[in-house]
Amino acid sequence: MKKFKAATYNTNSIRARMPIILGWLEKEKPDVLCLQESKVQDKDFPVKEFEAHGYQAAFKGQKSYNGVALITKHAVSHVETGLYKTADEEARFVRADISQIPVINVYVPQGFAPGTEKFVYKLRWMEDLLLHLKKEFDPARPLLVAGDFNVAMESKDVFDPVKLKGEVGFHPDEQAIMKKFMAWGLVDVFRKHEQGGGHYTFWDYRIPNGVKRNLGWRIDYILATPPLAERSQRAWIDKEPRLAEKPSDHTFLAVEFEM
DNA sequence: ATGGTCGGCAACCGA
Repeated sequence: MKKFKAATYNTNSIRARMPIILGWLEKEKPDVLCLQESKVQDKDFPVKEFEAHGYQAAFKGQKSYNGVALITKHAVSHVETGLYKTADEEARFVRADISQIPVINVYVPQGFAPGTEKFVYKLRWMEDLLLHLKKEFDPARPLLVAGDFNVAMESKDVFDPVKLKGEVGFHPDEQAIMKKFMAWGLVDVFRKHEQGGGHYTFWDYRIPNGVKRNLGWRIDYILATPPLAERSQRAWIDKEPRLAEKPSDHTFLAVEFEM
């Protein structure tokens, strides 16, 4: 039996978070790490730093905003960047095969607020991702879809479900699409291992002492099709990187499979 | 006590 460890982390600037990221790679030695909000153009991506730690990268970035990367110690094949394959699309999607497993890393649009164009764009992007999965993949075969979905699915995934109900990130229209992902054949692997609430991956910087008070959201996911999900041994949120000097507003979510 | 977040990147935008 071989282990396969996968993780996801919204960096909120990969350059600002390199010490945290490299430290976590050394600590956990994951097979693949999915990063979002790298906020760096491809020409400035820190390829060499990752290589010095034994990792390669498949990535798609842009200036200032968005940006996704797959970091892995294995060979990569079938790399694809972009959901729409247009030159001007936002850098929110990267896929590669790693150890024979197709891995998709997404940064779903944040959506700003219900009733706005940005919210419509978020819903459309999610629907288009679902269409892509249905067209390109089979839920009867291994597939990993990880990243920042910017949606909390259930009441136990946010600190105040009554107050937040209907707000961006905790809106029925967003949750309905998440349910469609699950209905197609994706399993929320963290939820498979932990049924309790209060386990968050994101804390808004603007809430004073949000981390200390645990006023967070669980909006980052590692989703897997059943043949892969049934092999997961454990899933955990690692809050230790939050103790660093300049933490991201998200933290690491990790899963270990026995292959 | 009369403020209160980050990062990018150069004035605000996005989260």
